[in-house]
Amino acid sequence: MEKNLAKNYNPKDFEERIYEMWETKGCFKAEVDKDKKPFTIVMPPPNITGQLHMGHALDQTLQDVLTRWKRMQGYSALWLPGSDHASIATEVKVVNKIREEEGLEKEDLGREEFLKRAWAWKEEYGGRITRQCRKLGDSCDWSRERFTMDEGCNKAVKTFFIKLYEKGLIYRGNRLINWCPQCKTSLSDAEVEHEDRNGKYWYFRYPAADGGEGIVVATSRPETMFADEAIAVHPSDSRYKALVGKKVILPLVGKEIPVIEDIYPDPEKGTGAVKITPAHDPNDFEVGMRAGLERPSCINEDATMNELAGKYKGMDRYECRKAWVADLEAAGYLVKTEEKVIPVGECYRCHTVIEPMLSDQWFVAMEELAKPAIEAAKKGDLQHVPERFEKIYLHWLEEIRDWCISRQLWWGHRIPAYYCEDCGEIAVDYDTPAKCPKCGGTHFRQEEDVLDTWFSSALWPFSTLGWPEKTEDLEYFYPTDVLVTGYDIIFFWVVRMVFSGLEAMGEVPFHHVYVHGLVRDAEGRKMSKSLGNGVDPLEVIDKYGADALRFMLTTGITPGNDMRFKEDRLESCRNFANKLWNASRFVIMNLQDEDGNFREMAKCCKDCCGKACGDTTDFSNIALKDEDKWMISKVNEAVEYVTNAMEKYDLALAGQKVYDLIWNEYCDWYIELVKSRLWGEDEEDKKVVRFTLVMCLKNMLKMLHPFMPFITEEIWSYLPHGEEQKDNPDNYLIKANWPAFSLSCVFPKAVKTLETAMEAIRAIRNIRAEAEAAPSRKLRAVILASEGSAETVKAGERYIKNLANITEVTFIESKEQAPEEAMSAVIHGAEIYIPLEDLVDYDAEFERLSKEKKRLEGEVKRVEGKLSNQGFISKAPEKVINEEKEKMVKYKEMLEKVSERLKIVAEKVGK
RNA sequence: GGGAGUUUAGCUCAGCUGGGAGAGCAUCUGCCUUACAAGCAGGGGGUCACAGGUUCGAGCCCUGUAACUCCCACCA
Repeated sequence: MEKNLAKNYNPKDFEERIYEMWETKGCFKAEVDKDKKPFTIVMPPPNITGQLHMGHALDQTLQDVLTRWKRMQGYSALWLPGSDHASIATEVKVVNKIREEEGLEKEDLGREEFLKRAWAWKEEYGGRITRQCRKLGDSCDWSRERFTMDEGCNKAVKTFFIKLYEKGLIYRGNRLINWCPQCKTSLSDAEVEHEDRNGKYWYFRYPAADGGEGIVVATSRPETMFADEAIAVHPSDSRYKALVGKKVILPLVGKEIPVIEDIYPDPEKGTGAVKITPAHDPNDFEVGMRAGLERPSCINEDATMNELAGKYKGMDRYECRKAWVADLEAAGYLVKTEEKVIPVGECYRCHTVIEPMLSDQWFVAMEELAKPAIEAAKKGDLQHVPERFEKIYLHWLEEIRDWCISRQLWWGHRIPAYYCEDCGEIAVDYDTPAKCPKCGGTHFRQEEDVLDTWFSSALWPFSTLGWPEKTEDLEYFYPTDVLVTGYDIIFFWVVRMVFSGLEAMGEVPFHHVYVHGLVRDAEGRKMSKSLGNGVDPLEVIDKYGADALRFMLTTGITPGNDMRFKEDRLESCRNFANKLWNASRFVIMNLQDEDGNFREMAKCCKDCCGKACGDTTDFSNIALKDEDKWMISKVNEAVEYVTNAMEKYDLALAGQKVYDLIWNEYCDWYIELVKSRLWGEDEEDKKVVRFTLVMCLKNMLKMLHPFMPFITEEIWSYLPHGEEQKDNPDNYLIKANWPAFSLSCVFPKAVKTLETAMEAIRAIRNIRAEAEAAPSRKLRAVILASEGSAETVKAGERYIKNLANITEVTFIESKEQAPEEAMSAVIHGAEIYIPLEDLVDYDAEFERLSKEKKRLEGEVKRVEGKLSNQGFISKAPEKVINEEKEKMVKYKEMLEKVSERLKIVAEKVGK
């Protein structure tokens, strides 16, 4: 077996293998474990019709990051997966398939046969997404995978339905509902999308029955006139007072309808008079109720006109509109037309314009259910992240109307209601009742309609844990911790889960709702099938690896905001993985002897495992050098930062921090700093370096693991492990513990030394670039440390030599000792001279020093301004004042040195 | 009609409770330095949309304006 990582980072070599290993070893399995705290997320179940798209990838990666993090923190972390039968969406697909392949309509097959086809379809395509999720690295517990129409969910749906029915919260009624003529089903309010379309107002005259002028009303839907039952005006509207109580004639139709008073018409709008069509408009329906009007319909379920429309019968509603308007105009009833933007409701599935229709449907009475859901948010039992989404949630609940839950479809949960064939009584039960509770009859007909698909998803957080049974799982894992979803789904799902959970369980289904935005394309457009601008996550994974995609999706974003999908960010994430890969390969290479066996490492304590375990927090027995201490400090600070950020769901900040730590601190500085020691002679010191390299790498891998699980697990498997393996015999990173922050692992003095050295190194590199001295050219440095800084500066000598490619550093005591022909730089605490004889470029130095002087003058002025401001001195916190004072000293000192040097250089260049 | 979000470097975006403007990409210069050219080192580039206000101090808080995006709302 190869004992080090492959030469090139190629995610395809290991991502699949690692996932299989996790899965077969049961790493995702969550058990009821009384010694651990539970952490639960239920996955928003993807539709069985769908393919994995970027939205899923984002949603699931966020959940996976949280789950993996909590698992490492020692929780019994359950991420419960499943899929949704997606009643209407699936039915449409199956209907189309049958139509295309067999030329049949669903009615030709009949309900039973159609459902067989639908199930077959589910068997074939239903598992597609869940298979695709595995490519993303989702660490969900597949042994608990559920389906909204499986046996358990069916039972939950029936139980919940019956419970609500018995409480009187579900009722059947003849009401105005949203009807989609294309899908031929009713829809809930949430399923109607509003869009502004260009339309017209037509002003028609309804002549008075007694031969008078009558009244003019505006309408945007003239085809509904056939079902007009009245004209309404506001009681305060003096213009029409004389007509109230009289009758007007429906033009061409000849039917007489009354002019009535109602508070609904707004005298300011249109003509102030409104035609009332109770069966085709929700407001008119209300007016009709108050006035006791009839409610005839003139439009069929397929949006054609019915017999009420007379000669227009059978025409499509829009054809009829055209013909009808033309006829009215010809007959002189059209007073005027007006171009107008009309807001119309559309079906969220097929975007057909909704027709409000009067229909017998099942409803959930919302008022009583909404109250506790509102309360939960106000009390803080339910918290939205980011907070602003709570407003949206509350607004929806406060304005909520009864929920129409019946759908005229076949694919879904058939409503458990039975009509007695003898007396018509409705019985709601799990199965066909034995006999009618009212008349004793024994013949029943089950309700044909199925339930809104969201009725079953509303139960998801507890139906998947065993409800209505009182299972151990339910007891342990409910309420779940956080629900992760896009803001576009709050109304459909989040709201309904909350009130359903409160009703069924008496507890919120989750405490946090983490709301994320949409993934848009590079131009900021919504990814959609019709635009063809969707990016397939599987193709991305194929090209860049799952880790890169995950990191791209979770960093550089703000919670709740949309993100754009840019290929270059993906590339940079892949490059980051590559960087980590190579750094790790370097570390492993230096740990091993010629045979690939691990060399000895420093031991941190008497019982030390000697494998530089990531759990180490006591370094008192190790001869750490300053750069080791600096690196360890940085790792520890990052642990604290990342943990805090994760707790606030600031995944992007957490990920960014790990990125910087690995690339900047570890790769660019630490590894470079220790190379000379690794290749040196001091065997004992080498053990210290190996120890630090591995120990830090392990902790960084842990912090990165939730974001990039594959590469971190793969690298982890090549590292030596000791004590930390105790509770994790298989030694998988996925099961490793989250690093703990310890103050004893932060070394301020070493940090200061390194920071000073780094400043010096940058300054020298800068001079080198300016003087165009070849990087390979060896240089000498002369350093004059300022008072009080000598020790710190001198401690950095070794680093300066190594990383600035300096052969010899001379520390001088005074300016007089400075070399004649040299370029110089001023850093905090020292002046650096680089003798460059042939290459000295005083023009360049003059320019740089002038710029530096200007900058420092600016800083001094700013700080001086602050410190001389009485208000600042008396009101600012002491800590801030002290910081400013320190800056003052520092900048003044640097400015002084820069000015002196500038004078000398100015002379040399003759300025 | 109501509400929300956004406006920061050429592009895409970070910037936590107010206290010296950041990243990635792009660009310029120099480097194949024995982990990495998917890389290294260095540089340039921003009146933080605009106008007021609060404050010792504002990218951040308040008010207003503009532009863009989105959500909600019973289509006279």
